[in-house]
Amino acid sequence: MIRTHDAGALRAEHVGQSVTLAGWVDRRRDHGGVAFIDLREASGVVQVVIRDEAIAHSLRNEFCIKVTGEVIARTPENVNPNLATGEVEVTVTELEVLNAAAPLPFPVDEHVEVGEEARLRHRYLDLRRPGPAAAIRLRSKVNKAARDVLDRHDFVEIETPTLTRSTPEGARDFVVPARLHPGSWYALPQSPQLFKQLLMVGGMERYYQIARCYRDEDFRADRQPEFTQLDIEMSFVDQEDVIALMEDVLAQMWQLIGVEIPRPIPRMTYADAMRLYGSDKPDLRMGLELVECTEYFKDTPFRVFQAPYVGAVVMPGGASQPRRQLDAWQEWAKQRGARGLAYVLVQEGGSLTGPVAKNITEEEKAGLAAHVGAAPGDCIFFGAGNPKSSRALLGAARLEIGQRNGLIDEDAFAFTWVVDAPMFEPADEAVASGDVAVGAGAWTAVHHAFTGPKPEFEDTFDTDPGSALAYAYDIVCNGTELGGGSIRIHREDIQKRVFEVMGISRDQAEEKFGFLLEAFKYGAPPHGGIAVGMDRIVAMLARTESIRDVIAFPKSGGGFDPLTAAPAPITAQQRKEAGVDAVPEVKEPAEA
RNA sequence: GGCCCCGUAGCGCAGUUGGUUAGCGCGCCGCCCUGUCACGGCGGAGGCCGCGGGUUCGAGUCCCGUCGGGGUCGCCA
Repeated sequence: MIRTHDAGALRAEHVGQSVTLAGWVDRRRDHGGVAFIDLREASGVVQVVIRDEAIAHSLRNEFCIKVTGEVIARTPENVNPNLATGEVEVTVTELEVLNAAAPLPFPVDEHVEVGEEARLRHRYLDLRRPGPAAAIRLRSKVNKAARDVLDRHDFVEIETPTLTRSTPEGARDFVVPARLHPGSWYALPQSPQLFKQLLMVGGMERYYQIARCYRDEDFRADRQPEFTQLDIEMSFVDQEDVIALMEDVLAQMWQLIGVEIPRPIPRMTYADAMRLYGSDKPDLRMGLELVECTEYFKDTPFRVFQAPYVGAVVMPGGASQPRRQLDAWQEWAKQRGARGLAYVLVQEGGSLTGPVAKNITEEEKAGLAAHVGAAPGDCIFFGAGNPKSSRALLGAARLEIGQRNGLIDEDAFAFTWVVDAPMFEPADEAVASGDVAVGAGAWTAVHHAFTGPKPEFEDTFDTDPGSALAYAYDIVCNGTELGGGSIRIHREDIQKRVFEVMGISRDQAEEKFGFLLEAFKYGAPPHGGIAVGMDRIVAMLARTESIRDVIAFPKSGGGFDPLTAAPAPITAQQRKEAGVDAVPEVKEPAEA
């Protein structure tokens, strides 16, 4: 090593020692005659004193330097309590500039706010700053925490291909031309789903991988085209085993930030989550549950409430909102594709006002506040129509209210398992909500086609698809889905019946994942697993809004890498070799 | 793909009702400074106001388009 000591580790006990340090000029204070340099490296910062003006004068921020000198104690009035190394300093006897630095595109300074675009374009400079560096270092610790737990449970870490076949998961694939097979393409995996199931058939029994996954979809703050999952699969297990293991992993991860996750993590059925929170990933850092009003308004003269579902959510103190703000709520709802957001204001005297109040009966008015749990001064928002979309709207309103009213405890971590999701949803509903139905049937899988039915629905899931519950579980924290998994189908006969419900023909199934179906013929063990999003988990642990902060080199909008400027055009020669423009031989039309 | 917000010096921002020479802080360059620690002082350089069009006597400012960024809905089992 060029250095003898870590700069950030120097303490009073090192006084008198001669040390050699190497790092960067974090800051310089040149008094002409004596100059102070804050030397920064991975371990921290220490003050270096230079008494040779000729040397000090030419130094600039972010020069990479090597210094040799003596550790001396600072006089009491010169001690800097803000610095871990503040009791000592190093007087330089020798200084070598290992590499000068050009003027910086932005200050490498934790006190200066820098735009994300500039930071990402020079991410290597951004990472010299304490905040960004800490996030990446935390991520490494989170990975290790997971590996430690899984290693204790005798898991095998196995890598699966990133050049693979397009799989039937929901998202768009990234594709890679195959030079040796012009016109044919690899796909980058959306997840290692199929491979991990094959590993179970292969008798590995306990697999895990910190796996990169690729999905060619549009962006969000918590989404990147490539992201990382902690992917787990186990044989001979049921739901309880997977959940218990995952709780172990999560507990170990959260311990890194000194948070003890209360265990067991509570569970909620999918039905309850939808009914009470209008979401399959409820934010349980606050109450404010939705209230069913369908029955309450069953004889209402108000046409809007003559609907298959009527629900309400209360905004505490919302009755005093000015008209302008209530109008803004209508806009807010419209932006979500709703017609509007009906409301009733509960005045201080208990009387109900607002447009809706005029349309409902005296009797309905009389009991309404009590039914929805509203107090004088509150505002009641209503959603009416089909249950799914109405609940979604109310659920979104609930979160919006929580945010505006400051009801959310920002320091809390509210975990829950959401279990007992339906296996299928009607395909027309999926189509209506913009989903592309997988298969041509009347039903489409809520999770994926390999998720098994809960044992009690094994016989009936195909005769009554609407009521069948999936053997699946999602882990949710603070309104974010961290991940999910299921007990898989391992029997060919059940798998065939699932495909039938979904309207996937034998040929289509064969074409898409025949290799998996074949594997299941050879004594496939019962198995199940889970995958959690590491980017979201680390972002949560780092208490940052965006997963970009916990990815070393993230992409910006449109999948653009601000640092390398990828994606970029390729040469005509590359095109030719890659076979991008090869026209496939016409055999039969590819399936939909 | 829809909607909202933002593009002004290397960085972070201000810029009035459309008005004459576009400012501030940090950074940068030069000089000075022997105990600072987000050191300090003096001086200086640095602008296609994202880009293209339009309105106007006059546009950083208003209008249209476009590009880039962020958010959101769609989409993401």
